[in-house]
Amino acid sequence: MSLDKVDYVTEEAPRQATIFDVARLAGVSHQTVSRVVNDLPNVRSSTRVRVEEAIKKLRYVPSPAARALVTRRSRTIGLIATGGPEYGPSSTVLYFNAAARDARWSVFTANMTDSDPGSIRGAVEAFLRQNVEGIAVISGHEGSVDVVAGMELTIPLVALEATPHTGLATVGADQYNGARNAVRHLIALGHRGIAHLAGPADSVDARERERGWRDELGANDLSARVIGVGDWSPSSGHRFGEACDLTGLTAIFAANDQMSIGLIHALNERGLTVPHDMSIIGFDDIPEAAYVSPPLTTVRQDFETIGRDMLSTLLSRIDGDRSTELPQSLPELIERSSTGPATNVD
Amino acid sequence: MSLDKVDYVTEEAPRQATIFDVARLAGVSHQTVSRVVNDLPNVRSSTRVRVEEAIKKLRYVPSPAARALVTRRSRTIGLIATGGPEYGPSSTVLYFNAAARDARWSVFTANMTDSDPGSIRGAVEAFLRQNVEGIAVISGHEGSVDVVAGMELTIPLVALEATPHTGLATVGADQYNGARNAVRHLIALGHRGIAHLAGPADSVDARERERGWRDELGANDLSARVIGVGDWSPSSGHRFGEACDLTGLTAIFAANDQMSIGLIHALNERGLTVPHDMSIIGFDDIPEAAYVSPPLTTVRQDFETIGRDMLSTLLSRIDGDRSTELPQSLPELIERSSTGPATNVD
DNA sequence: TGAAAAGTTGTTAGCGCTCACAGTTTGCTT
DNA sequence: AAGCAAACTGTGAGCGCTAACAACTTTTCA
Repeated sequence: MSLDKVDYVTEEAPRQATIFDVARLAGVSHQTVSRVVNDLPNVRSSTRVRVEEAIKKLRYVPSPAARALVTRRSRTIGLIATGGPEYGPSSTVLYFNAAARDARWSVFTANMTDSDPGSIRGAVEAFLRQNVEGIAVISGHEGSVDVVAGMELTIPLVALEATPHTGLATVGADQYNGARNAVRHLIALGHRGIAHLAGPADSVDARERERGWRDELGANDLSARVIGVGDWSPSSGHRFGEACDLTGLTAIFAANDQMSIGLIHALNERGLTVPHDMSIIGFDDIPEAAYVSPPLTTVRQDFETIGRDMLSTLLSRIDGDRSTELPQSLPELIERSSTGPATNVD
Repeated sequence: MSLDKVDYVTEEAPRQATIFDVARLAGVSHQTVSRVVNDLPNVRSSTRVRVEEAIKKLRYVPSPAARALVTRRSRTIGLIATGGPEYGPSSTVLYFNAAARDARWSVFTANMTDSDPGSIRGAVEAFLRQNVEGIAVISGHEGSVDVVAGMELTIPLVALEATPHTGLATVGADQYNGARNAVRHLIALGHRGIAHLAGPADSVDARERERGWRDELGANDLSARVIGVGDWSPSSGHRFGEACDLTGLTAIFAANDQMSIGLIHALNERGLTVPHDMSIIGFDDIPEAAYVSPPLTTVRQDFETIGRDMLSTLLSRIDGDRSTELPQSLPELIERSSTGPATNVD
């Protein structure tokens, strides 16, 4: 079925060279070729050179399938990503993949818009069948990580947006302190009524940001009020911005930039201006943040670093290094014009 | 008091069952098991049942490595994605992957931020070594597709944002007519001086949008002026918005939403309001578009459909179907408030 | 100088599967 | 009841590679 009618035109593709072809050309045994290919010691350098020339001449490349069959290793990892195309997760996925490429590892990506346990388990099983040596999970939903962790895999697992699972490797920015910094900034500006527009309840990041906000307020004897629980989207920010009670408030910390944008828009529709009537601070620093009106004060996460850290953590675990030291970066406060001094509350 | 045969508390990782284990348990030959597994005919149904039971009992799953080694097929495809985490491409990647999962195909993703020929060729070679049966390219850079197409692969190739290469399967929205619709909308509103903020020169989509803009202007005897060539980012939109000459202009068609946002911001800084002083129209309909100020009139692309179409096109080519019919959708004009009636030009 | 040690190369046996074909049973015809 | 085709099932040979170890060289040093 792979033979189609154009085949008589194309020259018969010369069969990929095998290790035996190289061996014959170099006048050595296939095992010596294998040694050269795998960079093992105890090969005379003159022999090595001859083999390398033969390899180049025949354009030999080892067959991963054959190798995987015998070694049960594949130099391949599986990546599970749930959710839609939000900026944060998709950037992380992208840089994770890019880092894997740099390290000459292959990655199977399983994207799914939903994150029900069955799909996730199915993805993991498919990965296992493919002999992946490690699995990464980039998911906004806490449950996803739990499902994979609950499968008691024998291969390493690393997750973004981690729950404090014991024994689970997690990588990510310090959401908690990032949020505290954001709120601290607002307090320094004189704000006292600082509400929160939360992210989805099943997101660890969302919960950590909320916890940071709440703790910082608590440390300053200020009371906390959540004006809504959104789903990260601008439209959810807008929805809560339209409906919420603003009395006593001079600032709102939104769980991400996209919701901030929706929120500001709704506030404008209610006749309020930002930051004069209400200061708004977001989280993530998406590329648009600096160019909306007003430019968004926010907390920047470095998704490239996170993605690359996830990969390196996973690879070191695959190498057997179970050290618990996990990279965690501190997000940086970016001050723009959506926050300003508190004006008197009416 | 002997326990059930199934041993749940094995210390040693119990070696994965092979086709021979199943054969022994079912009292048949390994070949018969293979027939059952591959759903081949000529197996007595009673035998089939016995084998299936053995498979279930032993939790047998076929080894893709062994299978790939002998069949040279892998039920795996390779996806090359270049560029950064822009909304359009990353959405397409995501939905492509999701569709592949639904079809029970595995996909290797190679992300790279740059797109130099060497990296791309390297990625393709890695894919070939893994016996992928098809390759998809999602890249803003025209060159990327050319590189892959130039490798004269024997496996099918499908690309997003296509050049009119003969023999190359391409999927995507009709950028040209989408752009014409956008400009037509502006003309209907009374605009006569309609400039373009172009996307990067090496992007086919960018060129198609520009061509659509230019042709629609030409069809109405209006003159065309490009105020800048950006890189899709809000910051590039802002940069050109700051510097450009606006005389004689009442509207600008930007090549994407993100640049529109930067552009509008720059215009505001120059003391102009949108749409009163200048109508702006974007392209893509990113989630933020409806919530910036003013909400962006734009041309919506359905990235989910595009991603899924790419996958199905690729799979049908893998199946040997070389039909040239390629899915192409017409982007939809979304009218919001960044466009309005033309006011008198000064 | 000679033997052990170290360095180098070759041989054999699979990894788990499919393919080609050989062998066996069953069903149907006459 | 014989005979033959069709339906089933089994056997053996690889796919391309690495692991284990055997065999052969060269070096080292008493």
